[in-house]
Amino acid sequence: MAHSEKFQSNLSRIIKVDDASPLGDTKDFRPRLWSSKQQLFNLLKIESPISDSDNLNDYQHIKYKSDQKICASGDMYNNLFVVYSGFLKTSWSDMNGNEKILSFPMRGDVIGLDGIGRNEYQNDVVAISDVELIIIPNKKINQYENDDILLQSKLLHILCNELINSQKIEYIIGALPAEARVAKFLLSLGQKYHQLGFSGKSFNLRMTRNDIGSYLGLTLETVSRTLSEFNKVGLVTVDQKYICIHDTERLKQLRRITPVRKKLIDN
Amino acid sequence: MAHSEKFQSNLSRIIKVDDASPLGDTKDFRPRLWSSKQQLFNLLKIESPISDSDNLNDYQHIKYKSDQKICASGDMYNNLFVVYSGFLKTSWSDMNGNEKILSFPMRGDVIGLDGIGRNEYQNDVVAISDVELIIIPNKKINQYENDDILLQSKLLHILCNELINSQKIEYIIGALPAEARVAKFLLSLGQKYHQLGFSGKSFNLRMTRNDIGSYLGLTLETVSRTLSEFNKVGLVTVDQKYICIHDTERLKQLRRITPVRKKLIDN
DNA sequence: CGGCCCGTTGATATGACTCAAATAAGGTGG
DNA sequence: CCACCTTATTTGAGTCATATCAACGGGCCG
Repeated sequence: MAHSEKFQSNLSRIIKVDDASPLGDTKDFRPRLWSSKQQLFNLLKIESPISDSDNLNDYQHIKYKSDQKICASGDMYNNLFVVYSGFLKTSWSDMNGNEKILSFPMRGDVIGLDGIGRNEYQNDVVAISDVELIIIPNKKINQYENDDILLQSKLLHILCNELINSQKIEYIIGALPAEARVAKFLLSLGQKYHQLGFSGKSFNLRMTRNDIGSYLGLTLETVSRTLSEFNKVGLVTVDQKYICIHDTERLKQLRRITPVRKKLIDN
Repeated sequence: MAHSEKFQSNLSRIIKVDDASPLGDTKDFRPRLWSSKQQLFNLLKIESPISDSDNLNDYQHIKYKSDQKICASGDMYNNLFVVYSGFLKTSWSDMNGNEKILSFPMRGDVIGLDGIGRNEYQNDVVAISDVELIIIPNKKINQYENDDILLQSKLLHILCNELINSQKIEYIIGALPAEARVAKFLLSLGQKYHQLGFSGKSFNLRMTRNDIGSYLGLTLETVSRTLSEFNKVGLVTVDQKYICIHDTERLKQLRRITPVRKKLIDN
């Protein structure tokens, strides 16, 4: 109950900022920037050279401010988005409004794939920083010519990897204790930053403890305590949003820290 | 530890039956039956009429006995399979061999989608009854002509729905108490049977309590106790593998049964 | 018959949640 | 720039749900 109320207030805070969706009504939207197909393919790591060398700026960008909603469950599926910059969160809510955070997209990630199956988005997507997205109109994905086939194929691969990732998270949530869940979360975040060219060892968390908890199936208090524990034993330096990973290997192996109590009793 | 050992013994029991995979070496495999494209499309609920009316029996069937392995993590991705009859389970194992059950495919379900992303299957698939599968060679999915486009499009939709389903399970495992998890499991199984033309109210569980527990992030004891509770309060009749759902609505709403203790203390 | 799973049930331990309070950080308006 | 309000975070104490450990019965198969 209290849990549910927190989510509600959180939701209303987000909604008040901007509820107008620019999707499907592009003439009202004044674009800031465009990307060429080549730039888009680089971002998505599609390796093939562009065939027609038509380096027109075909792909429109769109900017959102922090806390703005990009799309909501039930909205009609018109576009996919590729994150050009900034950070977001995606979530799914059941009929009672209980929210579960599903992912934290960042540069290079694709948003909106959940809309494909039923032509309606199933998840909510909210910016947690100022963001810039590249729009891929879904009609692009239904064309069967030239580079569009590469795009389709890549999207299929991305979707497949998203499924595998979600299944790993099923395992993490279902089978691992709190310490291991938080450890895996920090490691995967670090890895993502690393792939973007950062160190991967030290970074800032862009999301709240509450969102991390929802993502990992824990309460915010447990997340906070676990991070404090990591900090205390020197695995990780934690200072509010700032994270610095000191011992990647131990974090990877970790299931539970200091299983000392039982041993003390045994002695 | 004990958990891990159980899975290990379970695994070895499965492996001993038949470890030879007929994939990629079709000339050694003596087919039992073939399906036409029309039959396959019916099974997958692809609605369009077949264009060329080539009702050749293009699609090979393959049979497995209970406990046989269909494919394993790391195997090369050559085929998708559509379940023609029987029941299976899919699972993912981490580097320490801890197994997490991911799904229980049955008639009409597609197996092997996890191989698309990296050209290697990521999950293990095992028959939990005698099964008959229809083979879709993955080269079919890379062709861009006629009905194959319909097939591709359908597979994209199926993959998308699998992702959404996995995310729902993330929520179920991460946020709901044991009673609600088991309730949702029974309901979703019932719904699947219903879609196949059965009542959906009464059916047999094909999987063990251990597998249900792994699927839901619970121990087998908790699953057993929860089912016994449901039986006791009359929500569901449970007799070993046999299930009969009496009150679908209460099962849907249920988060926890008999929250009586707190109230008694309050009075 | 004997061994092996599978399932049930009970007793106990414990990890994570709940509730609560205090502190810190961030944004807003005067 | 400061005061104020809101939200985020930390930490503690107590409780509860589920895991763990253990014993037993039943069905199946060699």
